Amino acid sequence: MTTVRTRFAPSPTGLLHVGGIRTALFGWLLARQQGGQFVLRFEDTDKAREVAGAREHLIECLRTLGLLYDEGPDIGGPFGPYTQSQRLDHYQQWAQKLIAKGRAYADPYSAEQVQTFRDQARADKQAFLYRNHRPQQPPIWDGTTPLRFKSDPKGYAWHDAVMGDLQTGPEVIDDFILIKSDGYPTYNFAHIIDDLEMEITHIMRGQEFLASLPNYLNLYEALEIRPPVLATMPHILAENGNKKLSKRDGAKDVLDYIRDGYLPETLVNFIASLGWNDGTEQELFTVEELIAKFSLDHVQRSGARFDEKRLEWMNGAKIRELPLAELYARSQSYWPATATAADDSYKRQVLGLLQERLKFLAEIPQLSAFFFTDLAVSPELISTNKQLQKYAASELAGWLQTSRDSLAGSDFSSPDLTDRLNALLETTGQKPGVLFSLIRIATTQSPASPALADTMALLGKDRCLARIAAQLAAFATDA
RNA sequence: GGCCUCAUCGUCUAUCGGUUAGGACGCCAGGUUCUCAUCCUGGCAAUUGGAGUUCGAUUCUCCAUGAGGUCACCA
Repeated sequence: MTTVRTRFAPSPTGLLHVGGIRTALFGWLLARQQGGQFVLRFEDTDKAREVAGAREHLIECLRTLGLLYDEGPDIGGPFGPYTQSQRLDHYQQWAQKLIAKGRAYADPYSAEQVQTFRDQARADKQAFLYRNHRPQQPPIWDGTTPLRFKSDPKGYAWHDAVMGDLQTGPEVIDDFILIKSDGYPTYNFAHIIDDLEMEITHIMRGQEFLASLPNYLNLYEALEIRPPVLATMPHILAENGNKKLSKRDGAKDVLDYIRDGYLPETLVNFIASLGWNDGTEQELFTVEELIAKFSLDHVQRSGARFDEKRLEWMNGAKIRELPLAELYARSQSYWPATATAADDSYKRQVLGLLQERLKFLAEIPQLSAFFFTDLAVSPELISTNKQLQKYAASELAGWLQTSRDSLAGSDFSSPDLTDRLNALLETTGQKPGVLFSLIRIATTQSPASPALADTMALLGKDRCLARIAAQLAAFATDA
C-alpha cells in the first residue's frame, strides 16, 4: 500500500482566486485524511507569462488558509527541486529516452507553416491534428526546434475518480509538443515527468484538462508508466454568466477575502462545499470534519456558481461560533483609528456586542464608530425615523429631558438601565418604539445599535449624558 | 465545425427505481415588551423536453435542447 501523495501545481502567472484554490484544498484534504503528503510545485515553464510576486502570493494563500504543504519550492523535500525551471535536465533525459524509442521527433515546420495547417483545418471545420502533417523524415533534434511526441492514435476508456468512466476515440490523439524551442518543456510533458518522479498518486485538476487526458494516457504508455488516480474537478462559475470564474471578471483572490475579514475556516468550508458534500444535510464543517469526511466520489460533476451571499452568511455563522477571546485576537487589524486610544477591555466588550451582527471583520469600523467617538447630531436620523418623524421637536425634547433626569440617577449598570428605561415608558406614556428610538439616536447618533441598555452601559454615564445634552441643545435650536 | 463533459427551487445541494422531491443561502410574513442583527416559526420556489426500459422513473437507455470545456512553442 503506497502512501497518498497529492500536489498543487500552479503556474506563477497571476493571483490565485477561489476557483483555483479548490483544487489545492481537495488535494490537501485527501493527503491529510490518508496520512500522506501534500506537495507544492511551481510550473514556471512559460517565462513570458510569469508575473512577479505570484510565487509569494501563492504561498501566502496556502499558508493563510492553513493548507500547509509537506514539500515545496521554499521548503524542499526528498524529490526536489520543486520548481520546473530547475528541473530541465530531468525533462531532457526523458525526452532523450523517447527519441531513442522513436517516440519523439523534431518539428521541422516554422510556426507560420503550422499556423497554415491550423487555418486549413479550421476552414474545413475540422479539429486540427498536427499528426496529419507528421514529417516523413524529421531532422535530428538539436534543441532549436520544438520536440514533438510521436503519438500512437487509439481509443481509450479510463476511470476518473470524479467524472466516472470516460472514453474517447483515436481522433483526439495528437503529436503534441514535449519541449519548446526555448528549451522549456510544455505543461503536457513536464507535469507527467514530475508527477512520476515525485511519486504523486492522485492528480486533481480542472476540467479544462479533460480534453488532453487521452494524450497523456498515450504518453504514459510510451513511457511505460502507470497513470496516477485521475480526478477532474468541475469549474467554479462566476456569479453572473456561465463563464469560468476568473480574475478578469472581477473575481476576488483569496487574500482579498481575508483582508475583508472572512475567516480562513469560512473560506475552506465554503470552497469545499462548492461542489462537494458528505451526503447529509450538514452545511457547516470544521476543517477537521472536512478532513475526516472528504471523499472524491462525492465531488459534484457539474460546475458550481460562486454565491457571495452564501459566503457572507457562512462567515457570520463562523464568527458567532468563535469564542470572544479568539474573535478579539483576530480582530486586531480591523479597528478604526479612533479606537487606538481605547483599552483592550473596552474594545473587547464592544466586540462582544458586535459579534452577533458581523458578517465580516471589515464591518467593525462602521458598526462600532459611535463607541469610540462622539458623532455629530444628525437631524436626519429623526426626520427619517418612522416612529419619530411625526412628532414635533418640542415633544421629543420633552421626553428626552424626562429620560435624562431619570438616567442621571442611574449607576449605568445594564440591569439598572433596563429598569429605568422600562419605567420611563410609563412616565412618558410612550411606546418602546418611540422612546427607545429617541434615546438610541441621542446616545449613538446612529440608525442602529446593539440592545439599548447594553450599549448605554458600555458607553458609560458621562458620555451618554453629554450626548443627550447635545441632542437637547439641537432640539432647542431647532425649535 | 470535430471531440469531450455536464443538467433538481434564483443559488449551493440531498435522492444512488418507490419520498407529500428534503436541507441551506437569499427573498417574503410573523414572533423574540426598541432599531440593525441574532435566534425561532411559517411561506414562495425545482427534477430542461421527448421517447423507451420497468408494476413504478429525478434516478437506467436513446434523441433533442441548453450550458461548459477543448482543438497553443498557455497552463
